[in-house]
Amino acid sequence: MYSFTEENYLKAIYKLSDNKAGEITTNAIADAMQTKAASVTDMVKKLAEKQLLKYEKYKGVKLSAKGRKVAIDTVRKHRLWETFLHNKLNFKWDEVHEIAEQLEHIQSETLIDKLDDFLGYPAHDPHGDPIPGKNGEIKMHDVVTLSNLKKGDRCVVVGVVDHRTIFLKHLQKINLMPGSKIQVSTINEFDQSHNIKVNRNIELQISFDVAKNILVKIDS
Amino acid sequence: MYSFTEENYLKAIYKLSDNKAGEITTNAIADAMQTKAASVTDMVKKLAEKQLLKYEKYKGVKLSAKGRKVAIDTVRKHRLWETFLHNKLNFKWDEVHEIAEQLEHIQSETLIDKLDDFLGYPAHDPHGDPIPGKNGEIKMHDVVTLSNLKKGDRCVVVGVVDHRTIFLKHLQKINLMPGSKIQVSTINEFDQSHNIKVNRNIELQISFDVAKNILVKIDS
DNA sequence: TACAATTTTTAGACTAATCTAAAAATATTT
DNA sequence: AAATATTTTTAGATTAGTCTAAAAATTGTA
Repeated sequence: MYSFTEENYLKAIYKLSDNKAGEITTNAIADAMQTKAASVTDMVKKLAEKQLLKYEKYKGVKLSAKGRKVAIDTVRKHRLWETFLHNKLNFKWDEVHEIAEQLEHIQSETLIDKLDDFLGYPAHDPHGDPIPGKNGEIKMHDVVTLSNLKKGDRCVVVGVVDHRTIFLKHLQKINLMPGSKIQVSTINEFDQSHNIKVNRNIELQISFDVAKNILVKIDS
Repeated sequence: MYSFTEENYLKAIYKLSDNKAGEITTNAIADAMQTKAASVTDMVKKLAEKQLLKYEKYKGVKLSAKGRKVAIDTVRKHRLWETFLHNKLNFKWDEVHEIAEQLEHIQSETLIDKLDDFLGYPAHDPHGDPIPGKNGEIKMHDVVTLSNLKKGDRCVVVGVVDHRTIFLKHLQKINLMPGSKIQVSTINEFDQSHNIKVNRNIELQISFDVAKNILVKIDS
């Protein structure tokens, strides 16, 4: 239906729309896609012709309902495949992204439905990101970053803000990942570093930079 | 490493080499790839430059060891994915081919190794075709077509000669597939149709055309 | 062996996606 | 508001893969 490249552009634009409101600029897209502005202009014209987005010269773009659906479907496929790679094939959570970037473009609705069923209709991928449903609905769970908690608070890790491999590998190293239960022991005033207790037994000190990038659900 | 298209050409040439000895002609490749002879000439030149095959103008092509390895790896990936789709996602055996045609081009050696492990190192795909090993070795099991048996012989279905959907669907309909145990009851002299007993209880009559296209292992 | 038929290759053109370099529009600064 | 800087678009070229139509080579046949 849509090419590999078209799906990738739509996904990138969708992710940019999520952060900022309003129109998405050509340069922002070029940056996200690791390509040149001229290439973006060309592709954006093509996508506008196919009614996947609204484009006005020098004014940026905005996804149409149709374009957003394609983007969300691509995200759904990506996150289901990541879950498969992690839960069934035992890939570490920092290894799944690149392969899922390829798998997300496989064309078959039945395949994705059956994969979803095989995985037991998971709500979140290995990074804690929500997996959109078949109809495009996304259940955001209500989360805060670990850096928002106060001394004594209990929580469970559900995801990350920074998705870069270097950060994921770091969490892997200190054994902190989705599902880990945390209690904040102390917050050091000097550098805002946190002393935390993981899974009721391991004491750990993490920098403010790390705390800011961990998403948690407050244990109630 | 190699493009989608390059892998498909190498696989097609490999399959043609399997049947006939000697050089593979341009038209035969065009036919197998559903494309034009001119396109084949172009691609074959490119593959020859990359040392994936030997090409002499007007003389046809022959895979190099390197080219054959790429082709066999592609076949291995195809058949492992078919097995996954059939065994884990419950696709019927006539539905797996098209999706596997896409999945076979996903680039990741680790992925295939882990998939192989997840599936329990299967020796054959859902159609009974052997799955090449990591090093390219193919264990042919020693089979004959059902039409070669004599009255009273017992055997187990292990595969098919004709891989077209129309044939696979027919076998599905009469409930005859890999693993089915067969005993030949009668061979009708008039049209060579076979009366067989399946799994020790179901009596079935199949045409010579069907018997010729079923691969079996003799029960000893 | 020469003519015809078939196969294969070449030449030139097309599409999708990309790029560089230059031009045009918009935004910022003084 | 004019000058400068930045962003975006256009123009023209490139690459991978494909095509049609014509030319060249090979094969088959009389």
